Order: sequence, then C-alpha cells, then structure tokens
Amino acid sequence: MFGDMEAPQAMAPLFDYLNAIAELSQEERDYLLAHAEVIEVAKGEYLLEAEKCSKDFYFVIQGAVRMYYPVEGEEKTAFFYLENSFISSYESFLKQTPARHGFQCLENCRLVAISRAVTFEILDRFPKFDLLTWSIQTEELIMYQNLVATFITLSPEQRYLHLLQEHPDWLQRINLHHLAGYLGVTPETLSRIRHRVALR
Amino acid sequence: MFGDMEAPQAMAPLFDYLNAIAELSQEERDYLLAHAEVIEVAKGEYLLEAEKCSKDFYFVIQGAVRMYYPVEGEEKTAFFYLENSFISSYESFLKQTPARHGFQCLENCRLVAISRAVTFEILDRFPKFDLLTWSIQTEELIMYQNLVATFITLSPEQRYLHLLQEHPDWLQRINLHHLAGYLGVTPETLSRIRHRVALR
DNA sequence: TTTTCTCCTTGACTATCGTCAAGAAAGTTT
DNA sequence: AAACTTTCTTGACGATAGTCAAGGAGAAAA
Repeated sequence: MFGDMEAPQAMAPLFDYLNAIAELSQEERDYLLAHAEVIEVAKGEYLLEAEKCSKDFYFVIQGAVRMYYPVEGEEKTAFFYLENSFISSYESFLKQTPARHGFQCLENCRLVAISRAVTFEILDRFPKFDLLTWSIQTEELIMYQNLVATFITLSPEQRYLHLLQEHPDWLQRINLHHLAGYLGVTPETLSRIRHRVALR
Repeated sequence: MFGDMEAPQAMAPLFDYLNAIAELSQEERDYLLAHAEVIEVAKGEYLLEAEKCSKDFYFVIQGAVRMYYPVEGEEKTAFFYLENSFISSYESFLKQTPARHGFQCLENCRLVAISRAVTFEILDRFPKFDLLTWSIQTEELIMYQNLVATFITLSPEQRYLHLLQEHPDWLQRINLHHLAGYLGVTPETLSRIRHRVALR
C-alpha cells in the first residue's frame, strides 16, 4: 500500500505520540513500520461490530470514529475517537470475548492497525512498551472516570454546555444524532436544549 | 498495630487477590508485609478528600467505601468499593494533581494502604508488579466502560433493575441516598422508582 | 432544475424527574 | 420509655425528557 518512503511519514503521528511518553529507538520504530499496518477505512465502515471479537488495536491518524452500543435494534453512541487517539475494546481484545460495543468510522479514516499477535510480540520483545501501554490505558481510564462524573454531577443541559467547552470541534464534525447519544438524550431533546441555550 | 503473627493474616485477602493474577514469591510477600500498612478506618472518615492530592493506594479487606464528587456544597456519590477492591484516584495519585473526587468510608473499614513511595519502589524492584498493576487497572477500565454504557443505554428505572441484578448486596449495605447518586437521580426519584417497580 | 435523501427542528402529548416541604419509619441515644 | 436523629416516603407543582408524527433546510444525485 505504501512505497518505502511513504509508510514512515504515514505513521509519524503515532511515533510523535509515543515519543512524547518515551523516546522510541530506531529498532522499535522499524519493528512498528514492518509489523503495523496503515489502513484507510471509508466513512460508514465498521472497525469492529458489536458481538464480534476484537482482533486489532487502532490509532487514529486522520478521521473520526464513534463507539456505539446496540440497544433494541438501535445503535446508541457512547464516545468518539478523533486524531491521535487509540481505539480498543479492551475487554474483547484482551479476553477474546464478544464485544459489547462496536466502532464505526464517521469520516474517511486513516488508521494504524496492530493485530493481537503483533501487539503481544511487541510487548514481549520491547519492555518499553509496557510503559507505553500502561500510560495509554491510564489516560483512557481517567477519561472514562471523568465521563462518568459528567453523568453523575451534571444535567443533560449542563453536559451539552460542558461539551461545547471541552470539545468544540466535535460540533463541527459530528452530527447531532450521534452527539445526542453521547449526552445520553434523544436527538429531539438535544435540539430543544440547543434552542433553550440559544435564547440566553 | 499487629503482632508478628497477625499482619500476614490481615493481608491474606490481598495476597489471594494478587496470587490469582500471578503467583507472588516469598520475597514479594515479605516486602509487602514490611512496607504496606493494614489500617482501620472508622465509618464516616475520609480516605481522600476531594481537592486534595492522593497519597496512598488502598485495597479493601473489610468494609464499604464510596467515591463522591463535590457539587455545589453537596457530595454526589459516583461509585462504591467493597471487599477485594482496589481504590485509587489514578489521576491525582499519578500526577499529584488535586483530586476531583473523594473517598469516604460508609462502614468501619479494614484496608491495606500503600504509599506512593512504596508503590513506585515495588514497581521498580519487582517487575511482576507491572503485570499486576496493569491487570488491576484494566479491570477498573472495563468496569468504568460498562458503567458509562449503563448511562447511555438504560433509563434510571432500568439502571435500578440492573443494580438489583449485578449488586444485590449493595442494597443491603448502602443507603438509598447514596445509591440514588450512583444511579444519577435524586433520592426522591429512587424512592418512586422503587414504588413503581414494586407494583409489578 | 427538480428530485431525493439526510439531517435537524417543531408540535402535541404523556411520562418522568427535580425541588421544596412535610411526614413516617427505623434506629440511637439519653 | 421518651426524645432524638437518620433514613425513607409521599404530596404537590413546575420543568424537562421521551415518543410519535410532521415538516423544513440543505446537500447530493438525477
């Protein structure tokens, strides 16, 4: 998919992200270049369908991905992953159980995909990646703790205002139907919240 | 606080928990016995007050602890930690930032407390603890992901029914005021939900 | 340009929630 | 036992959310 000169450039955002935590050696970079894959996934396609087993670990180079839960035939959106985010269904990926949620691309995406086999091979071969995965996972945990806090401590309207502050870019790139799911309300309610807020 | 014979017994639940992930060596057990502390904390006391920096990592041997967020003078309960749970404000503990939430004992508790210094010393000295902390943190992350899912996919009444199934013991040990917070509703609403549910 | 499709809004109605206030019920203390 | 405290319930009312249905705005396709 990439010539010799292109792949390194394509993975640059991933290297930048990892280097900020712990400087990678040339050997580590080469291993990733050789064993991780840069893939293009079209808008609307699924990275993982709910109820299936997660086979890959992803890093978003370009694009937007939503996480959703299937509920009575519908797909309720729970979270979004944009540039420089890792995507994994940890429970399914690690335990090889059917995933409770799925991932769908909301835009044409460019991702780094790392298979289970390669993930474990890297962890086995390069001890530094223990620290990296730990760090990545810690950030994910903190993010989820804060997300739970918004449900416990804020009303739907306050969560919308909070969203405006924390992720103004999401409003530009993600439709209100999906944002409503993230806020835990129906699209109609979000529309009315926006109406109320606009009046002040 | 403990004679030579008592401390090992007191920490047995922690060793059991860790052994189930990766068998501890005698040296590792001895190090924990020498550097981790078994403490008794009275009902109502705080393990960590919101806005302060987390100094310790805890394991619950006996008792119940609630996690809360301060909101406009009130304390909104977000989660509970009972026997065989680890308690940590990861963000505050790791980054030494003021914690957004606090922890309060709801019963007289017996806990293992491990200080920051000892935590890092253990991680440095015994590589096995990388796996252990990673495993513990992964479980915590999965738990939070599933908790977010209950807010996205379920109504307050459905969350209450879900709570009955998943944690029937909580209803015996935790008052409805605190459980209401966990469900994201007021105590009055929880009371009415229980009334509705009882009629069927 | 017209048609079609997707996305967003609005209306009407019902159900549920939050709030404030009062009152039971249960458990403690004196 | 009586007084007190804590916990839980109930009532009344206004605000907000869910649901079903219809309609409008804009983008993409014909």
